[in-house]
Amino acid sequence: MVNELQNKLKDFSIQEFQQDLITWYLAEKRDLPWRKDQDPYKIWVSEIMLQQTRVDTVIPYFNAFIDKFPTIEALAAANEEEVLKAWEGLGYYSRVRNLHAAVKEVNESYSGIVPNTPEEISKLKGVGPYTKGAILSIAYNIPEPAVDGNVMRVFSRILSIWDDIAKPKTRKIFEEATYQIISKEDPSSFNQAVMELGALICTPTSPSCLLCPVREHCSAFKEGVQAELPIKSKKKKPKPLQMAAAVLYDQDRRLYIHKRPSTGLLANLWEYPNMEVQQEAGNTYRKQLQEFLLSTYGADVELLELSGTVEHVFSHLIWNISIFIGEVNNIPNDQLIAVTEKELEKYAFPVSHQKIYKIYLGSDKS
DNA sequence: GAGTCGTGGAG
DNA sequence: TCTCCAAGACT
Repeated sequence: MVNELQNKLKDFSIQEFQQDLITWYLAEKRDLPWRKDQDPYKIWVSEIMLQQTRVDTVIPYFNAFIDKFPTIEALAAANEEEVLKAWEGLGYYSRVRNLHAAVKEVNESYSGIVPNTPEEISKLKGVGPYTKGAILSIAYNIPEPAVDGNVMRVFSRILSIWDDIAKPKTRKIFEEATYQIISKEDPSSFNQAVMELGALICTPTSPSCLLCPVREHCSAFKEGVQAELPIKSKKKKPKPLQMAAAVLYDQDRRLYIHKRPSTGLLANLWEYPNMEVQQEAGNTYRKQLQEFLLSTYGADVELLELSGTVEHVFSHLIWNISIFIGEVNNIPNDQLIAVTEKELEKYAFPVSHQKIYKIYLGSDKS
């Protein structure tokens, strides 16, 4: 494997590639909020937010998050509820739970200074091989690879690497290549430049090779196979589940919500009580849900007929949720808490349950 | 290594 | 409408 890589790099002018790439980057880089300084904390937050998430989506979340938690100390001192609320709608919520825990760790064990060694930074929760390299290179200018999807796409084309980038072990090939090619003088600009190139020029479909600053160095462009790379195997389709959810209110117009478990899907977020229902004839979703609410929460309710449906698409699941509205006639157990409309603003909900609330607002409850 | 873990946008 | 995502990490 290493031999094969050395062979590819034999006729590759590393110095000229670095210069062409970094020169282009310094001239064309986007003005992004996490590029205003080199605060390791802000770099860290941005890298966590950017995992599997588009730049345009992250920008407003990043600005609001830094505004609310400007420093390590501020985030370390915050309670989990408001941190989760700041992440509401971003998805992959374990990211922020891990970030919060890791920031507390840095605050207590590293005097509030983000560590600058691969060994220490890798121990922090939520910091994997990519984020480790990104923080070390961007915040501390240390020549460590930061191999994400952009880097694998760009270098698969530059070096004509035909390994499947969907396979976890393939990342090591690109880390090894990056070690060889990365600029020792400006690793920060180099790593960001590769990702910027992947985002703006060397895109997944129809790359803009005629605008590419490093096309002279690109093996795939020379061979005319840039559209064939990278190789990426397909992932399986999400599995559909039929769900039913209830918006329960009482005489004071308070709503009854439930906190999800601290692990797994949508961990620690709040939701309207819901269940997976069986598609059996003779036992309606409404009936199944009503029995569930009584047995699980001790809630005595009479549900109205179907008020609407909400679809929630995850990476591996699809919830098809039927929405029912009803008034509670008693006091449920403490697995359900009653909140006013005003108090709802403090709790973080999945997007699907924000849609459920809107169906409640739009319904005629009388 | 394969499955788990969100969401909104683009083609 | 459907597919594929987008600066991955964890189990």
